[in-house]
Amino acid sequence: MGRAPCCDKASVKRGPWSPEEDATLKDYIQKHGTGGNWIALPHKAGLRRCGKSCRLRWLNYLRPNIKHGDFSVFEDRVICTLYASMGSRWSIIASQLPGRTDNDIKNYWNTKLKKKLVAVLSPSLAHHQLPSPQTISSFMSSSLSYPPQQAAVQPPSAQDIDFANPTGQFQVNKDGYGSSITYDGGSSSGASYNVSSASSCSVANGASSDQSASYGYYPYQGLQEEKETLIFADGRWTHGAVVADKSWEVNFPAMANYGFHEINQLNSTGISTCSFLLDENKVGGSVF
DNA sequence: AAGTCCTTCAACCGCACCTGC
DNA sequence: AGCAGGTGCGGTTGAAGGACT
Repeated sequence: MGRAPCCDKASVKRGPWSPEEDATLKDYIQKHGTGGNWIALPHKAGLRRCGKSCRLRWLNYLRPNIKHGDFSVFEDRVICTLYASMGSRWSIIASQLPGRTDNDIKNYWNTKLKKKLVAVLSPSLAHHQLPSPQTISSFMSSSLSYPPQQAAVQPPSAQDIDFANPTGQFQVNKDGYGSSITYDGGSSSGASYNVSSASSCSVANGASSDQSASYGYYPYQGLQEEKETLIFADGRWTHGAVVADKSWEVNFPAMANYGFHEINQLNSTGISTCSFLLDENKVGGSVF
């Protein structure tokens, strides 16, 4: 005997969601949360839907900050890199692309990205053969040069960044292969500092050593456009109207495989420390 | 203009895993 | 330890719309 179905299929509605159903579900979750029980949620919300259907609709379409539309070249690379290393673990891949859902990425891979790769790899593949994760892995490491080659990075001098003036801007310029980070200390310093080919930037901002909060920022976490700006002002980092919080912290497993640059700043009354990590834990330069 | 084929993607299905009892 | 219910995940389906003939 198989297990009982999660809901009575005869009494629940199936198929596409209407705008009214969307509004009902969204309104209910925003007011009451999910309550940790998706099965009971549709009854409480007054929806004739299966709990699993509600969960899927919320996670894939209705929840805030969902990103729809074209995938960037950078996202392509993240997907290909992770697919090459772990296969079709869509939920894990999605966790590295904020705003994207596993369903989105799975659909994108199956309908577009896989074909793109087949086209690029076609000389080395038999007719209509799909690339294996191993093939993609080999391709990514040999041909695409991901991550970008490390550029020679000179550590900034104390004159480059005005640490006493917490109004500087870091501009992250995405190029599809990684990012460059430009720091503009503002008019008081009149200086700017450029880190070419950096692939990540993180900021630690603590009022005191035991209360410090760490904010990780990576190019694929929130940055959608070719050029966007992180601004530090009034003791906090913002990206557009969004104020940085702990959710910006990212643990990107693939990053551990590559050298990367990191800007790390500690703020007490003002920013006091800046260090660049050039290759995993190797500190390339620091200013105090 | 009409019919057919192709592509996309929201939604469903079934299974594995997790958790509480 | 074993069971049952809930959740999460990956594979698959099918409706809708666009492209092609």
